[in-house]
Amino acid sequence: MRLTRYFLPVLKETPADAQIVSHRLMLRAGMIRQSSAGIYSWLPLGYKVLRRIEQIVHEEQQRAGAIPMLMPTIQSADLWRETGRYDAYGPEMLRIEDRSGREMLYGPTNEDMITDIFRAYCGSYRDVPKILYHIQWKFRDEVRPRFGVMRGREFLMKDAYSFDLDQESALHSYNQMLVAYLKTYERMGLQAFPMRAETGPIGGDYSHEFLVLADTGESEVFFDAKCLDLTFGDRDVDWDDKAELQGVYDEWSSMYARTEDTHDKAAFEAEVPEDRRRSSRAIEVGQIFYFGTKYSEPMNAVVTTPDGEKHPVHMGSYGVGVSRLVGALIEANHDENGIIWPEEVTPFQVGLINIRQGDDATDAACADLYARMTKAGLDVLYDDREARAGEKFATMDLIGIPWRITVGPRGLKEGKVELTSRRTGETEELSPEAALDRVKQIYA
RNA sequence: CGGGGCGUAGCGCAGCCUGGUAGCGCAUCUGUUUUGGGAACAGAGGGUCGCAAGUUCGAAUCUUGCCGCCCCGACCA
Repeated sequence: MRLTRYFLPVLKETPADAQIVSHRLMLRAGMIRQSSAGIYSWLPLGYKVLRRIEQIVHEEQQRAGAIPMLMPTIQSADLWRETGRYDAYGPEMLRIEDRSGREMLYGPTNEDMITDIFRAYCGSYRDVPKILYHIQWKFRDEVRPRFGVMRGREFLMKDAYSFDLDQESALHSYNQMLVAYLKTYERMGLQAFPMRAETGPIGGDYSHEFLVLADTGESEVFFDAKCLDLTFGDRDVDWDDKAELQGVYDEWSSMYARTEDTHDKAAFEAEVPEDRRRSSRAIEVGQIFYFGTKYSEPMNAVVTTPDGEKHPVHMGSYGVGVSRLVGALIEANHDENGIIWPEEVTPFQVGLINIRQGDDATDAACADLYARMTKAGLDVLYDDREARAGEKFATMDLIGIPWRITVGPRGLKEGKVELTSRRTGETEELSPEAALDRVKQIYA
């Protein structure tokens, strides 16, 4: 993409309303525009990041065996009456009437609807286990939206729902999602730790929240410092192997890690040696629940067992805050000059800076390199503005492109361009060909 | 929803106390000179001063009501 043809409204000054760094940087980098409290337009750059995160979530969900689908944002109140949640949910739920006066709502979550879908088609033990998911916009009329997309009223969420014959099988589904989440967050370069959590209004009795440590987080967490050493890495799991997944679960849940809601000071001090006790602020980026038959019972979502009995299915739900992750990623990856995207989610893979726009040789070298990078399948942002070098560097730093190739007449005399890492600032002088190869290798 | 604050050009702000018909910086546009880390000069465009009512000869400024937004707290992906 040539910058002169793109839509990238970067701001030099910080909008006064933005309090936390991710919100400020998202506004300054032209990623979002506030439309009203807690509701944002995703401008092209922000939308690109959002889609990349979404893509990773899709891939890891499907790798774990979850099946993608899409449910509507608008739901009928009737379904919610069946579970009693229409009255229970409170003013957080946006209630709407259609032209005939039917009561509708903008979905804050989808347990009721997915249970309705499941019960309509699945009645046999042969139909389970199943995990269905979608990535869809939700609306929760928060008392106090804040922090940009970190606590919006409208937000994009991946929500998965599992259906199993019994609790044992359901807990395997739970473990599948837990492992999928470990992989998902790690792929984004985020260290998110599952911590024992309250179940909240969605209900149930088995739940973990995934938290990313950050000073601006809204939760307080308490954990054993050894948690920080755990990584999932590239290990290959057999998703059907219950013992193996249980092993992963045990590995992650064996150490003390809790949110303030479930924190138990006595247990913390008993289980964790003093020098390893940590507390921190953290951002919740996902939550998984097992809630048994909470919805299947009132909604009569039953399956027939091999011996002819009917049992309500055991369910779980599994959320990832996709839009919130954009903010969380920035909280975790920035410096005083702007965002520093991890390669996995960056909106553009490499920036190309023409340091002397209008100089024939430089223009030609840039055009050539741009064409070759694009042909190689790289997503390039070519800053071809007639601007000073400093402004181009500052823009590229602000929007956080992890790698940058700088082309100028001085280097070209020696046949060199510069390849710079946004994260380390390290710069190498290379031939254009070598720079291209390096970038290809980075993203291979 | 309780407490606090703010609405003046795309963004950041001054002007309000003490009423006299709107200004600064950045951004934008034009021109010239520049160009290796956010350029300089000259010129230009852009505002129903959140909305409504009131007081007044006259309201961005004073009064009342409403709306919107932000922050702190109680709640949540």
